[in-house]
Amino acid sequence: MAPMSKYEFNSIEKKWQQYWAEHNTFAAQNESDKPKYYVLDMFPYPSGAGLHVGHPLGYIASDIYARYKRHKGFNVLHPMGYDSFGLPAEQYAIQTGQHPRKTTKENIARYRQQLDTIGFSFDWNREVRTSSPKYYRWTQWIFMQLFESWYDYNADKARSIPELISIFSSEGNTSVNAACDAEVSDFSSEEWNDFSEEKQQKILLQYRLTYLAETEVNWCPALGTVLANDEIVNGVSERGGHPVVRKKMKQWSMRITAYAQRLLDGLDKIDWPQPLKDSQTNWIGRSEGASITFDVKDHDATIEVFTTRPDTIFGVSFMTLAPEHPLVSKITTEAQKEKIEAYVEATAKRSERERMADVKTISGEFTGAYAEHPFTKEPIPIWIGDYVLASYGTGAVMAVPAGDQRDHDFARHFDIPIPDIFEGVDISEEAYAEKDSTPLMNSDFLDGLSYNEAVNKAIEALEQQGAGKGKINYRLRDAVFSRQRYWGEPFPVFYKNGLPQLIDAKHLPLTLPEVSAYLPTEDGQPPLGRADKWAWDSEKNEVVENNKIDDETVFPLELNTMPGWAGSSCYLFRYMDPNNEEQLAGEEALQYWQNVDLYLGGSEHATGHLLYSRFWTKFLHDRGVLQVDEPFKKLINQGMILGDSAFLHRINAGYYQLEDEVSIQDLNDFFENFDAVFDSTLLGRIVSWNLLEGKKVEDAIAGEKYKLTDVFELKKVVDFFEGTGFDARRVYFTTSKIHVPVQYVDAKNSLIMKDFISWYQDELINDIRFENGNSSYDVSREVEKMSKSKYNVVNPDDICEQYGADTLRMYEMFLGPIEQAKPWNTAGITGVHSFLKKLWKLYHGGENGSFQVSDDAADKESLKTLHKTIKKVEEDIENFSFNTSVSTFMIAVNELSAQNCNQREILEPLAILISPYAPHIAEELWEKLGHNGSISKVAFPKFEENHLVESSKEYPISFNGKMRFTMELPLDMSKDDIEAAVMTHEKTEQYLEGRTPKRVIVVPGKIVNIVG
RNA sequence: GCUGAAGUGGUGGAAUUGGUAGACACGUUGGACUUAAAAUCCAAUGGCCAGAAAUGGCCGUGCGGGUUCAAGUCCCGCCUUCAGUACCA
Repeated sequence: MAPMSKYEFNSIEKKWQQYWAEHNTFAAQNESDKPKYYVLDMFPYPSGAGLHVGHPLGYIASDIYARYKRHKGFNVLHPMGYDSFGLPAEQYAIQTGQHPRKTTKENIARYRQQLDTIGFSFDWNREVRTSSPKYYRWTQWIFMQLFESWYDYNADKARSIPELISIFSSEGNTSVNAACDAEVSDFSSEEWNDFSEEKQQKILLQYRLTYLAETEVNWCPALGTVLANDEIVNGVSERGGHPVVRKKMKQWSMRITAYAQRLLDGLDKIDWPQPLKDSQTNWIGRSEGASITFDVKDHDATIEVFTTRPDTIFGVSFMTLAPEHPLVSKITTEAQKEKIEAYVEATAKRSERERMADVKTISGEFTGAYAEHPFTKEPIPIWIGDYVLASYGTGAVMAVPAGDQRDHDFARHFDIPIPDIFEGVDISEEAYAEKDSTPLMNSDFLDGLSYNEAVNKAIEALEQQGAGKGKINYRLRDAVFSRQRYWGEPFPVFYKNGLPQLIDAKHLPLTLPEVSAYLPTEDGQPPLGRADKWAWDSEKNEVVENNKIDDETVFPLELNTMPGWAGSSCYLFRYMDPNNEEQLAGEEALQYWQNVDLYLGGSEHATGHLLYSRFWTKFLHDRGVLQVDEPFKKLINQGMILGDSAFLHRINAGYYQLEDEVSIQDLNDFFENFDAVFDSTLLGRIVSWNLLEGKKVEDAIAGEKYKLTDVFELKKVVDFFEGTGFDARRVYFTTSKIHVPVQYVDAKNSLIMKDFISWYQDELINDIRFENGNSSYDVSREVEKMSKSKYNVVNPDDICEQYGADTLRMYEMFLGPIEQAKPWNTAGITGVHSFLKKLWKLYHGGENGSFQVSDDAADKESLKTLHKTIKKVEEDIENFSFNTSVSTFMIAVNELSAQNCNQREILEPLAILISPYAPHIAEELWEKLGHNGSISKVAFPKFEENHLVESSKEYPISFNGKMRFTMELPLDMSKDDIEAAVMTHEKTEQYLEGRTPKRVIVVPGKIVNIVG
């Protein structure tokens, strides 16, 4: 008797994962006759929480595509690595004193094991880790290239600093059209050559593509570091949600603004989702207009403004400067001084968030000074107001109350005249916004002209007067590149006389020093200030102890480290040649792999990583390192997988009110009476989480102020659940919601929850003296982001254990379109799992389910099913419509089962078709079919049209557009014959009810519609 | 406010150029097998109405219009949800 053969997915999957590892099945070659294809996933940050089912979604999709491309005869590069520098590891280090290197290594090991379980076809020989010195020496090297470059607008590319020096020494800087600091002054070649070395270096720093400058930065006091614009969400830090303030600091910046136009233009050449392109376009924020210079009366000063409406120049009735504008203190008159200073101070105190929150309030002060209108020479009062942003344009605006709503509101509020400049428009209530056709009036030489003509004429006139010129302005800011943190790439920079110097590239990597603690020093230096061995000996070219600094040969090293996006900006190129000791990647490797053909990742990186990466790629292209000038040809955003959360809602609850803002002392007093404090925002989560982890509440909230709106006693809740089998640690509380893991809200636990609710009402509410004790409760579900702190995480390991990786892979694809956000619902997984069992059965039709395939010729029906499936699956993969190909497989297996198909002619190609999706079962079946070697190397089945050719079609017959019945008719039947056949059908008569049809529409092969 | 995406059964979602709306799956209901359960298999399943049944009718893709022989799909005007962005001169 043949042995019983069940679908033992666990042992099958282990067997093939081992086989792939041993045989190096997915190693990509840098030379091949085959065409190349590069499939890349955004590499993960290896967090301590491990992967949840949302993370692999994109990896599965890209893996299917990579495997498909291999079947299609491509040499596929499909690598994986880790973005392993970052904040969480460092914060964990601060708490526990463990070296971030250690926790990072552990987390990576856990990630690797989880990834292996899912059966990805990654080429692990090429793994990169951004925190490894082997890797970050190239991050440092790119930084050095940026330092050694400047941007030439005339050539529209980056060039080397030595070239710039030679221009300076032969022509000075007047002919140079470069991206540089605004305050660079003109000099001749003679002057340049006479400058001291120090002065020359200072000037060069104003031109370098990465430069050190005093800039206003987003400072996050809680994190003790600066943040980039894209690391701030709604005015608070993306990580941790801490407040952010503006602060002036000396920082490294990247001159990404030099590339603004090319970053914009490049979007046309790449195949990215339109929403993503749009957000980059908005982020870069190009606007066309003019820059106009106004003389300040009685001062040797000018105010430069940027405007998109130079045509409204005769409507200017005042000017507004940002309170931070450098001219404010110079031009303010004695009489206005007090008021202005008070206003400037008040503005400085307000955080960016507060300023944002209260856009409606109009405020400002008159400086007492006047500017001169470039044409009428009339005096224009100069105001300051916080609606003008120092960080955009020139930090000053010419105010045209007739044409701009904010200027209009400001003018009305402060009773400033509103010159009427649009013909036939009443601007007494609101500013007039329509710009295209309305002619101007009271505008001297612009009278009667409409927008387009007037703009050009105004710019022309301004240029003649030397008072302005046409200008394109960008919203994009230079990117701050310094972080006051430990766990990041050190800068290969030391300071000589306060000026930055690069260490020689051949001494890279400059490795991260050991420090005694991962916190800033007492005098506010970044953590690297704690390192004892952190000075550069420029003669020996090595790192030496700080106490050897002599300012002659031994110098202090930079204490900042690079931001998170440094390591991720060019990692795609390192995968091409990850072990190269001489270069970022060898020329042949770069030549062969070019750039990424398909990139998968989340849309949250739209304006961060994806912009910086494009910037660095264009830069390295300019400097001849790369041939390509875009990193990612095609990009797909995978949607987030959301978690299903269950809540207990308290209805009609009263509040136990504390003061709005409380200090740590208040809280400590409070804790004497209560074990825990919760509110509806951050605090509830931080506190409950830390408390459950056994940490003190004070530690969790040290240094912060929170609004408290609700209070109750956690310990009693925990006590209640003790002995019920219900894990109370998994219940999570906020003001109005009690968050319960989904698996507990079922019939078995509803009784416990019911008890809990009534107990909670009786005990706790009375205890805590809610103002209104008559509360009731309700259980509901909500879909929200999957996160450890929300108790709605589903772990892929559990799914693999219970159903297998193939089921997980197919189910994640089956959930819906890859780009769409969708909730995870484990309930539906059984459908996919039983599909795989049915597939297995198809090959095991022998006695007791033993393996059995026949070598007989397949019948027509089975061939039709097979080729229909080949066609559809191929189209689906090409269109990234993975969800529909899963149903196609289901249909195929259902049909083949019904046909009792067991022919090799069908079952072999079927196994190949399915192998990108369910590689383990496919390998096993392939082996059972008698093949040696991995199925992943086999050619994709060829679609043959002739198996699908039909001789007849079941025509839907419609009357006035409504489908009434169908008729089987030959496909080669002529239009007239079809009409005749339909008209003689007995049912036709019935539906016509004796009327004569007005018209009969026959679309051969599609439909018949009778209009009556 | 601006920009973008999306609204289809109880649920996730199909419908590639306008041509049989609801594929495939979950769930639910009924049945088979079983002492029972699990597993497996079979059947039904958008709503309403008529009929014992076969079957037939009406309504139906966020709302209101329009184009067309024919609209989930195209056009115009709204509503809602989600995401990004925000005093950008």
